[in-house]
Amino acid sequence: MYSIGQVAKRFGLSRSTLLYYDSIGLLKPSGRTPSGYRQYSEADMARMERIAVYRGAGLSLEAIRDLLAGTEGVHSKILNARLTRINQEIQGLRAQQQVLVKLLQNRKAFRRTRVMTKDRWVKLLAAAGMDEAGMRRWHVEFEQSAPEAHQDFLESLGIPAGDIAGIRKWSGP
Amino acid sequence: MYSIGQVAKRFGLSRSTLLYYDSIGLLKPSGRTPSGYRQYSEADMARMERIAVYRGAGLSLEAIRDLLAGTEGVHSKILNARLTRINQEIQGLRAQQQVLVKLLQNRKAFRRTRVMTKDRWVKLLAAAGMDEAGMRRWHVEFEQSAPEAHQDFLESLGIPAGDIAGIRKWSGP
DNA sequence: TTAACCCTTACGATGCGTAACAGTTA
DNA sequence: GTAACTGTTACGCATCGTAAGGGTTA
Repeated sequence: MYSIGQVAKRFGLSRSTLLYYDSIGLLKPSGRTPSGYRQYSEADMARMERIAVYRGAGLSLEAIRDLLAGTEGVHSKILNARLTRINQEIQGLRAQQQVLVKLLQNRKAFRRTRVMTKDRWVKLLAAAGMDEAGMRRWHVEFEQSAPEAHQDFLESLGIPAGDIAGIRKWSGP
Repeated sequence: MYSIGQVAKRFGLSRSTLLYYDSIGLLKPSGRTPSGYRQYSEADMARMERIAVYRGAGLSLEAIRDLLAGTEGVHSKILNARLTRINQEIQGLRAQQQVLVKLLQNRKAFRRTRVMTKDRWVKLLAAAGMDEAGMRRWHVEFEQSAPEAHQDFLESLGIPAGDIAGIRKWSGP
């Protein structure tokens, strides 16, 4: 049996986090001492362990509750939904990057920029000795083996949606 | 002069958003009709325009208020801080992706995964005809021309921090 | 009269952090 | 007795969405 402080320490959480988990029914200690202190059993610790992992994947507490209660089928459904959501969020953040880069018409900081563009990318590949034909083969292979990742990658370079569609079509067999 | 509904429509916002902006002093309509209806002037619209752009960069309303009030110096400082933050957020999301991919040891969905890994990336380049030496030149050029973007890219492939340091050192002149 | 506006005020949602005040344990 | 722990309750945070209940305009 563990006290709330011990659990908090073990998982690197604060006491109030555990109080909150208790209050919403996500993790209720299986016992109390005569004086009312929360007592967490080994089973509670195991549950907390899973909660920590899922939080590390950015899942909401509600989703975690479903996962801990749900059957097999629900499992991968929820996790895949989160993956989809993450991709959307990353795309949103990249769009924000582009906005900021435009606002900061700060050419001198160009080299320091973390933002990759199509031109810079093409230059890199060219510098490495890749020619037109090679780039074509690269796109074709990318499209074949991982079409969605290909889409993501092109978006990350800030290429407009219409152009992306063109490139992907051109990458067909 | 524009009513709150007209402003909302023009910027694709809800009425309550404008009410909120008014309540926190971010965008106060410069007039009211005798019956108390808010009246937004052209100047208000211009201010709203800037707010919309900054929101598109993901800036907090507080940061936007500083930007609209601040001097030149503050400007790029705030925007750069946001860029830094975006990079952190993206890295966090990528870490979550990796966690999810591990949870979903779902090999059959491998090809459909949007998550790129080092192995798959190397295969792509190889398929495009790039050899060892080319890849070396590519890394060197990447490191030279955009060191931070290089770091980001390697992180996006889920390569451990230690290995990244090694690769970047190896990419030196 | 009716529809489509507008007003103010307040509560909800997310995931806790931070008191405030009091009892318990070592 | 004192320090370190624990309890409960409630408010705060960011950014609005969603009523609720009622005037205004065309």
